[in-house]
Amino acid sequence: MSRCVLGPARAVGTDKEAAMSLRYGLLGLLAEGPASGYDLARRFQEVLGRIWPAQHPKIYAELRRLADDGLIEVDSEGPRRRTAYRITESGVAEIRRWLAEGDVDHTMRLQPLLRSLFFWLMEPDDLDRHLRREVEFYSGMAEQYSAYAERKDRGEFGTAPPVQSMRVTIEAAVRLSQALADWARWASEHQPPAGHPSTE
Amino acid sequence: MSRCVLGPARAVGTDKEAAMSLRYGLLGLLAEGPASGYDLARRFQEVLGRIWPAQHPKIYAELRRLADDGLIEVDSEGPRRRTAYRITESGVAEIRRWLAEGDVDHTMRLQPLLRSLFFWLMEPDDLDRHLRREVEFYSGMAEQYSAYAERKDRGEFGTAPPVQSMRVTIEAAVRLSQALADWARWASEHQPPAGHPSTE
DNA sequence: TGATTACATGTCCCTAGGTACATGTCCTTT
DNA sequence: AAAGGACATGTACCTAGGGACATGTAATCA
Repeated sequence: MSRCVLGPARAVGTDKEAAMSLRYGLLGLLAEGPASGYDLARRFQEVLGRIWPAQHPKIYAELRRLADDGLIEVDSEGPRRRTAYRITESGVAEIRRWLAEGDVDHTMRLQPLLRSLFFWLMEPDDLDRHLRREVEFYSGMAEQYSAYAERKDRGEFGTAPPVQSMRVTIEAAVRLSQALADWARWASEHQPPAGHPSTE
Repeated sequence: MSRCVLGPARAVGTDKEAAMSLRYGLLGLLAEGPASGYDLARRFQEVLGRIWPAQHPKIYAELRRLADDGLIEVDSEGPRRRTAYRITESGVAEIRRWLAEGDVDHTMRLQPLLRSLFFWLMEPDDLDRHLRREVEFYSGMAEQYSAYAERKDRGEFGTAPPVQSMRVTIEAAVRLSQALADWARWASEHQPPAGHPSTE
């Protein structure tokens, strides 16, 4: 995980492990029940669309690789050129292993962070607009999750496993989004006072 | 921003804009005052180290590119082979423009999300360990920011501009981390009840 | 029945980012 | 004065991911 960061080389073994996020993302969704590439792309889009774009080319490619590795297998060659995959036992074992395994990589993308980091460089009006949008964004995310939970409850996603715990997951997501929205709201109420350094 | 996501092509112009995060990150830090590549790598590491690894090869490369574009210039060819850069006026204008500009790309990395998304697949023990670590992680982040704020107050980072608003920025970061830690704590107290689907 | 549109899967290329490894410089210690 | 290490900057490569573009299939509708 992230070598090459300051200072002389520390003794470490090449990891190769970790990452492969998409691979495990697909595996996890398939653990809920069989689905086709298109289904998966849609599910990703619905649940994570705002924070993670599902790119179908990658999804189809990864599905084939997963099948080659025997972690998933063809469930049905439905009509309309729609191939559904089903997770295999070794697939379930693999994702369990991955979930249990070591550390989470908390690396984030820089771009969203920078706006917050550079509050002090922004014109008050821009900052205001920015924070208002953040509030909207995260509130919207909370709603999106709630909506998904409802659809799930109505059984719209077919033969999912007993979803008691899935509910908790989604409630957690809703709460997280709300926390973020609250934060943005706080920030917008505590904007730095005028007198920020201008271009001089 | 994220094309290639489901459905037929929507009419959009190639962006080219956006991204370039590192570029603007460096520009923003240089707006606080002159610094060398090494300084910048250290600053990144100290403030964002836990969530964004500063990679010096990229930093040095980007600095040269910024200099070529006239957004920064050499401040002093200090001893010890230490070249400090200073932001130019067009540099300040550029980062202001970028900050004011349109939408933030909220794309995140998948890996950290997946663990939360797949709560329901985890063995209770693993989930417990995982959430405990999350709490530690975000609490640690909050402390890291506070520490940075203190050092900043003691003027350890040289000739920063009047830092009134910078303080607010850091307080915001601390609060954000705390919100995340709170969330993780909540989640660990509301773990899904036993009976999760086993391998069958 | 021909056109249009949503569904479904794919190829290909490019860039940002991650990492190993090379190198030079100055200070401290023996 | 030789040696070890923190400081400082770089080269080179490789992979994951982002996005343009191609293609085929079924349903709808004018």
